[in-house]
Amino acid sequence: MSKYTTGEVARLCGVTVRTVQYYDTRGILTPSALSEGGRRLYSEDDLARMKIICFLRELGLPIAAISQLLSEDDPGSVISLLLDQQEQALREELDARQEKLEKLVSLKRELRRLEHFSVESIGDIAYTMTSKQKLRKIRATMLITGIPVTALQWTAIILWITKGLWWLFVLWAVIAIPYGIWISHYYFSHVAYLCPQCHSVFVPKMKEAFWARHTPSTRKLTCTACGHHGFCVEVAREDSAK
Amino acid sequence: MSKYTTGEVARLCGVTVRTVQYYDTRGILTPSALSEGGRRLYSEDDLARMKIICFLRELGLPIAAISQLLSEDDPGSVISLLLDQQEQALREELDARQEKLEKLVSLKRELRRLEHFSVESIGDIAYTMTSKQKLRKIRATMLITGIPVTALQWTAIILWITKGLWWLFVLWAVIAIPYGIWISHYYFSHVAYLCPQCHSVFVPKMKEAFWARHTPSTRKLTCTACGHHGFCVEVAREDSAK
DNA sequence: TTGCTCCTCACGTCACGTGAGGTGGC
DNA sequence: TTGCTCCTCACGTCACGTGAGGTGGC
Repeated sequence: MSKYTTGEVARLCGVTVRTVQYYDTRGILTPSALSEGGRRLYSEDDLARMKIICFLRELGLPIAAISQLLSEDDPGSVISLLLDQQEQALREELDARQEKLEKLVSLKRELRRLEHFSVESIGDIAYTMTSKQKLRKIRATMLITGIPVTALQWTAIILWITKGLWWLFVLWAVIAIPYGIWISHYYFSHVAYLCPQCHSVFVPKMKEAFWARHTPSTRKLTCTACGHHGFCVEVAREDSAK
Repeated sequence: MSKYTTGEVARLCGVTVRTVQYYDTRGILTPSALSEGGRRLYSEDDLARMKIICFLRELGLPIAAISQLLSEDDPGSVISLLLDQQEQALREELDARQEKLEKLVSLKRELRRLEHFSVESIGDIAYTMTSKQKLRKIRATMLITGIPVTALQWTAIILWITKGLWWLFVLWAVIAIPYGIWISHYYFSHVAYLCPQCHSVFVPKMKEAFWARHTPSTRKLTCTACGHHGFCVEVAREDSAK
């Protein structure tokens, strides 16, 4: 029966000598013999065991789990449980990395759009990124409540032109004006703006916000904190649950 | 200027008190004041800094990198480098998890096919899994060298039937017989078999292997190590580079 | 006064890696 | 004798978590 040294086992399994020694101290792979000088000597069976250990480690199983598996008389019952657990753990880790990566990529994208940025810009981007979902919800609410009003509007216009039916248009106007007031109020009471100058989040006067120039995600406002006037990024208001 | 306690900062940032204290010891977020009793007091700016730190930590950036970023006068130059590094690291981790997961899933699949298995079965499966690529290469070589011979065979048959051209078929036979001998020899000198009884890898006599019953991945052989007769799993020979 | 929060050690986690200083074995 | 390998401490890694024992602040 040929004997392998620590280094040989390490080489044959693609790990370091320290790992082989470590598995001995963990009691997971004890050499079947020691030389007179106290060196570890591994048998063919030890090598096979080490290969199994390395394979299971490549799946990410912790040493404690491997130890449990190898000491079990009937591994069948434990093994599938451990593998299922590990599969779930791996899937969760995968999802976590995926999420981190997506966040990182959007941060990079946002940073590229800024020609000049400071550390605070990262805070701003983080804020806008987390408020994005909330903002989407607010806009979705506006869109859904707006659909019947818009439908009525077009029906009224078409009927007025084709059939000369004018009173439906009047009805629309009667509904649309209070709806417009309500929706504007709803919107501006759920959003806030991030000043690119002082990086603070502020709530502008509704009158200013209503008439201000804007893009889909920014609006030209005067910051209530620092007085800076310029395009500010729209975010969901923190206390929008109120 | 309102002041936040450790617990408040923790709650507002979604971390534990220990984490906030830890960031202080790491010098990454020092409270701007201390109470008379020695308690940490964080300012509004401290909170903003903490939020940036937490965001960067959510991307998986190590504390050392964050520390570097925050202490930099001109973060622009460092930041994209660090983010690029982190992106690459995340992609590599993602690939690693993916690979682990694929290995794990194939292990589970193989184990389900065995009604009765021991710990050694895991070693066998690991062995067959790693030898799979090598085996594919061997089979691909056989397939590619076989293509011209097979093409010649069909051409010869068709021409014999349609034109009565018999000598091309004779030519095929003259080529095919030594080719068959060579390919068999090539094949059996590059594969070995895994005994399901004693889990050892053995090389059978070529004559036995040639005539034995087989499936795409197994062959009914007598193990040279334990004498067990039954279907053994085909694997690539370890010394196939020789 | 009573909870609640916060404080600082000090040690644990996980699978090794990294020296240091010494030695076996060819 | 000379490299090379291997040995055992002992400490480091990374971002915290977990008690323990004590205390501030309302």
